[in-house]
Amino acid sequence: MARKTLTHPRKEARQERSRATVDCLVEATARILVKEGFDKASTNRIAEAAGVSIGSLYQYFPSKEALVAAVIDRHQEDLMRIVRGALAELMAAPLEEGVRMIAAVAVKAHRSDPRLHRVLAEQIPRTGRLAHVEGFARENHRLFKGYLEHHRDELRPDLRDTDLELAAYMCVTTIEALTHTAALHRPEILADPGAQALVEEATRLVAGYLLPPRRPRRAA
Amino acid sequence: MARKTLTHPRKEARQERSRATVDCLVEATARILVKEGFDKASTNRIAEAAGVSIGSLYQYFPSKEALVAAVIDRHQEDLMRIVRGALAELMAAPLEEGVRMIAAVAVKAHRSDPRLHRVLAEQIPRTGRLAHVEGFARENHRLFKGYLEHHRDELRPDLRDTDLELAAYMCVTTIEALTHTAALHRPEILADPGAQALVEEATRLVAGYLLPPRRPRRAA
DNA sequence: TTATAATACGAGTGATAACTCATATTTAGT
DNA sequence: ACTAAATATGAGTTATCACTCGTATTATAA
Repeated sequence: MARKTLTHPRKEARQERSRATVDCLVEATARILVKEGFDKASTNRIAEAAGVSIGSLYQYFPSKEALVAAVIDRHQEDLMRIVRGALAELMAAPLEEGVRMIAAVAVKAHRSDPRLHRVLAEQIPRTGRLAHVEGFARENHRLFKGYLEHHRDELRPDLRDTDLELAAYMCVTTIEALTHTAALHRPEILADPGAQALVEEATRLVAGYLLPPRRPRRAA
Repeated sequence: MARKTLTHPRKEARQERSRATVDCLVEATARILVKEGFDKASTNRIAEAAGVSIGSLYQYFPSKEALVAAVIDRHQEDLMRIVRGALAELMAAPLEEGVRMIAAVAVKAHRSDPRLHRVLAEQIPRTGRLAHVEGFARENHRLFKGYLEHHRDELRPDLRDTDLELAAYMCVTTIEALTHTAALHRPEILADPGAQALVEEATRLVAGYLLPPRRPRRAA
């Protein structure tokens, strides 16, 4: 039984061979989590699926939680790479366009491996990775707040002079939630025709919140 | 080990005494979940905390999951009672006012017992209660869609003739997510001064999405 | 009162799964 | 080729926990 549930690797893998072992283990953990769920994912089972002995597993991971945490971290890093890249690219885009691109990125991220995403979302609290994942969420807020600050003059007037903390929270949380909820409970919304609509609606929702009100266009 | 993980009561409690026993068990389960987390909540531990023998526990609950499911159901029913009541009351209110009241209800619901709410949210997938809880979410959408339909003429023009399914999803999900996320990761936002601001911003966000654009008022 | 049903009890059982350790194999450096 | 360090192995240990079952107590009703 875990006495303390460490989640950091017990030992650094130094040689090529052992790095491969570690990779196999993380890989197998992800596969089993997706295919059989957390409860069936015993350490013995994972080791077997990885083609690695249980002893080797414990050379590198002090607990089952550590394995799951490794999967979570890898997944998060993947996502954050995408997000950072997108935000850097889009810094110059005007507000509405920027919001649309962010919504599109969120949708894309949730579409890539929804089942893994789902299992991990469920297991994050258990693995003590909550703080870590929250860190990414905060980075998201920070990045987006930066984007907003960069476009202050496009904002609706009463937002221009305020701290944009809350506004950023609203936008990022909303977009995240709309895609996340769709991925977990409404897969049809993320499926092919619906995804475009979701991006458009999310854009309208958030852009409408940020931009100054515009008079409706007269019919031609 | 559970062979099938039933989640319905094994036996109906008929006498007053046994109904009390069942209540104690559900109560104790909630307490332990909050104070010690799911993993520490063994059936033996729950029985002990309830002052009930392990044998009696298994008279009424066929598994640990069944206990947690009972807690979830009770909590959900509590919430839904509030939501249904609010929506019935507010059916006549104009859109913006209605949205504000719904946001206020969501905040209120998440403030009542955030720790229980959090643990349950984390444990729902494990207990096979997902479908059940999703049922409530869909009822929420349906109720709100009904409200929207009742106020079609206040909506922005291009929404007036559409099916309001997606619009309802957007609104309900957004409000839910903003409060839920705040409860889990940003308790300061739900704390006393912040909560009002959250309601106002959520209202602006959602109402802005639903209502026709309005020209900004000229300064007096 | 007495018979019967409902409820409560809790030591014990069986299965599981996290984790260890003594031993074997492979690699790297000289 | 030789040696030491790194890596790999897997049967076995230990602990926990969900769950059962034979028995005791309390309520109902005749």
